[in-house]
Amino acid sequence: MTPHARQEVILRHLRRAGSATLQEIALSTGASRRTTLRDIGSLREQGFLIHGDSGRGGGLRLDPTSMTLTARLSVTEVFALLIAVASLRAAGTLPFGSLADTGLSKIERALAPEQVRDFRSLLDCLHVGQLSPLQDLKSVGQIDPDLLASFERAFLSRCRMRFCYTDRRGETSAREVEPQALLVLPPLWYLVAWDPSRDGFRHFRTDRIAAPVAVNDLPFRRRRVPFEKDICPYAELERRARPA
Amino acid sequence: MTPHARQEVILRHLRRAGSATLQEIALSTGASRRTTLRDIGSLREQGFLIHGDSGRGGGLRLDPTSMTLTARLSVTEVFALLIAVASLRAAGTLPFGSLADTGLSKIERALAPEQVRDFRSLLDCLHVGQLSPLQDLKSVGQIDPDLLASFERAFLSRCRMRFCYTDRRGETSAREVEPQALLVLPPLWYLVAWDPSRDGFRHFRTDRIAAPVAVNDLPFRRRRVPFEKDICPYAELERRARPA
DNA sequence: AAAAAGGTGCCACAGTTTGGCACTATTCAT
DNA sequence: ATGAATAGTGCCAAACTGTGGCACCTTTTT
Repeated sequence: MTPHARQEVILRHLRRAGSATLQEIALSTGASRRTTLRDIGSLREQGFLIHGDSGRGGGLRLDPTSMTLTARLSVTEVFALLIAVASLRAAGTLPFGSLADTGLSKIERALAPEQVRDFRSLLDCLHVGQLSPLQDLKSVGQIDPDLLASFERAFLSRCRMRFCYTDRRGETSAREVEPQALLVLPPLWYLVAWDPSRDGFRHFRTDRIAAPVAVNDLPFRRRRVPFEKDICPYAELERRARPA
Repeated sequence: MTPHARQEVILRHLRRAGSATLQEIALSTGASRRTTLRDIGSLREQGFLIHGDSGRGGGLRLDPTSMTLTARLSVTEVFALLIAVASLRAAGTLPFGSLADTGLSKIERALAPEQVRDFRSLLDCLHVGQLSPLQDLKSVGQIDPDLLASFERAFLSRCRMRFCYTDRRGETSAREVEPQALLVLPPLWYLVAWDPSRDGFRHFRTDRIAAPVAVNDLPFRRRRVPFEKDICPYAELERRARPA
């Protein structure tokens, strides 16, 4: 058994049992007393608060705040969770306040330094509005399952995104744009992108996007996205829905 | 540099560059060609899809679906994220469908077998309703930041929970109950618990709970929580708010 | 055919982990 | 007081593992 696996076993054992003696733990990992003690030391160095009680009836206890799970999530999944939390916070329907914040900052703390930059820029490109459920929007389609992943890849590596778009009038065209932001106005999501062929910003309703792919060729620069009402064609909708 | 750290560097490098030759990667980690190749092998064993192209102009590519971040989250944070995702799914305001599902199953896949049981039972005890924002509920307070952690500890280790509760009439009393479920009716959360001193189920509005702690002494058995309207005093509210 | 790339097997050396031992400090029961 | 049970430390030799170099194979492009 590798040291890392052994340490996971120790954490699980401590979490489950609440308190355990060194002997018990050593038995559960199959390692010697000495090695177990070294493992405990290593875990403490990693920031786990493990309290030791000497003497008869003593043992080791894992501080409740140190009980963690290690999750390996794809970037897209973290992104999706991020949107979930941000939406809830924006909607204000759940008393999430501090919870959501600790969640985000903890995720950030768990990432490698290089990943934090990506995380931040994804967070920055995400705009969540407060559109309540609208009665006059019956025809909300399914979002292409590849959309988030494509957007995130294109956005992070600053390469163009290509897809088929069906506009309001039902006309379909092939687009190749520079993705700049994601606008969430529940229940609709919009991709905000610079369209080079039209030399201007465009909003694309994500449920009208088909077959999105990130194109690796052409790197582009980020632009300041104007979120003024005259740029966002749906700001009016949002204003209408918001309780004055 | 430890093997694990080196492998992280390799993943970052591949994720960033899209494609890289063995030489480039070896240079970035400082290890030899042979060791790098061994690291790649190890990553593949861990489930990362790394594609290799022989020949001139070839190189190694990390499959986009394998781009992961490792996050170490406390159980409570995973629980909070879980509630966030479940709420969104229940509300149906976001076209989250498949996304939310993959998110949950991926979290589950990332957990150790023993942890999956806890994850499942937390998922099972979570009931999310569809209460829309109510105009007549102005006085929603803040939820005690320790509440989720205390509930989760008490629920998982089947021990009682103690707190101060201020009821509808403003009267405060000390309670000691067996937590059975968490009922989320946005924007309100309710703790559903068996109250031994009253020999029945009680619903506690979480924003009226103060100083929650898990009491380690008395283990109890889980009960089937009746979610019929005559048990839940707020079902009426929910019915009223739901669009008929 | 040659060059450039990934991939495998082998081996000796270097470095790390491991278990045992002796030891100290603390706590509790008798 | 004494002894037993517990956490914790220092040290060392043996066992194990990771590492880098080498020769060699396969595939692809020029």
